[in-house]
Amino acid sequence: MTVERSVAADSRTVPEATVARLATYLRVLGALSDRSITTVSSEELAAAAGVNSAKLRKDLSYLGSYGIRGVGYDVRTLTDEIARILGVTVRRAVALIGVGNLGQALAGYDGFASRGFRIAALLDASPTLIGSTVRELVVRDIAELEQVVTEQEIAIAVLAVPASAAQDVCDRVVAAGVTSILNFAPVVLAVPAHVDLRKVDLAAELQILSFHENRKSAAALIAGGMA
Amino acid sequence: MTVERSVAADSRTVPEATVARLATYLRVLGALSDRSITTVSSEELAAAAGVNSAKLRKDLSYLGSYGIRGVGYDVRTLTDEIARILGVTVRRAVALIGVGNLGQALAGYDGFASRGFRIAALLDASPTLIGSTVRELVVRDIAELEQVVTEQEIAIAVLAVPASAAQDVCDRVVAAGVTSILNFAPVVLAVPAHVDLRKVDLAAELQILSFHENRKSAAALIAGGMA
DNA sequence: TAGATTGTTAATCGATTAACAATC
DNA sequence: TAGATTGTTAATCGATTAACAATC
Repeated sequence: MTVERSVAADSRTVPEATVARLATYLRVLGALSDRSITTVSSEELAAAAGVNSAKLRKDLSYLGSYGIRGVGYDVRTLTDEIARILGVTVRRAVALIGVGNLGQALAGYDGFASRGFRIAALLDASPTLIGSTVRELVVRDIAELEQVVTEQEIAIAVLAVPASAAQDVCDRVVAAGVTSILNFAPVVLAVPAHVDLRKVDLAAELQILSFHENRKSAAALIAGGMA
Repeated sequence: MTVERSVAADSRTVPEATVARLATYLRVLGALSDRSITTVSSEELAAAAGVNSAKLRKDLSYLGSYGIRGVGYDVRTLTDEIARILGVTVRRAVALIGVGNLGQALAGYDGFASRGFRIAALLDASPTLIGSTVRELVVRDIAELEQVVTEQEIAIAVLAVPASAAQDVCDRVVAAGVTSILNFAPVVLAVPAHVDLRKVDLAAELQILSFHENRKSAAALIAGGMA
């Protein structure tokens, strides 16, 4: 019963929108710690994270009561708590699949290591790449996927493969036992319900900005026409 | 009055959540077109885009009435309409600032070109990089930013600079007249209200997946404990 | 105690979804 | 006309926010 209650309070009840912001709070708390700041109010932390302080307090309330009324939050305590709930107290092993243009950049991205992850394996299907060394890791054959996942205890895979190969690679990754996938290929992937899938669609990000550019120029036209 | 009404119907009233999905619909429609499919129902298009068909129809209804009852949507018509509303009928010039690890990968990303964007300039502060050629573009000095923005009519900037430099670079980009920014640096940037800012936080994406991994292992523990 | 700040309540807002009348 | 599918309504759900009692 104790276990059940703690799990419910810890993670089952944290809204998705809150989870997404916890990562930002953790990063900002790290920056405060670097500046030797040990205590922070919700107002200050919210400002640094670019959110409303009511939202910040609501978000933190899902984790429990870690603040001190009249004082604020202890940076260290809150950092530990958020890291624990995000599961980044253990360094997680990540497999990066697709070692092309984008894949090589991701392999060398320092932010993964500093924020709780270890790129434990690089895989590709290209004979040209297999066996070569990228960022001190030997690129392995995608055919060895299942073995690599088991050996390295991989729970998260990052897909940086061409769109045409993505669903096939995704199926193989799922079959190998991976339950979380971050997809950079611009395709809608189908995964079983027990697998978590997130995507980063770079061109879509620009298209969303483009929409707002359009809106801004239309507004300017009207303002100009009316002047 | 005509202009005012058309703008209101076109873009002012499209919800943010819808805008973000329009980019996906556009991509899926392109794939259908490649397969010579000329008509598609909301049910089919929704399935291909990974959303509920009611949501798809609601999203499209913000653009106007482009479907035919009893038949579906004409792929070409819908493609043109979404492209128009996203402002990608004109190819937009993008400046990429920061030509390091990630920046070089983004400079070579084909998906930008194929989905309405042209990387028109690469800029960096490093003397080692300035003057060198990356992807057939000469890397220019960030000091020349304002000139480049004017010459190339840049409306969108992509920031792939180190976290420590991001706010400074952002301020300069805004001062040069850029009104849309896509930020890859893991920092919260402050921009004036007239500037649109989106961010891609790669490590945060993994941390969100990590949270769910945690939840899954906790659930497995309970199931195991109760078995 | 007085001042400050949290954690929570409740109202509001925006997004999702099922259901179905309109209509091709 | 009969069948199919859109566009819209209305109910529901989840997220945001202001306000403030609780409490350090």
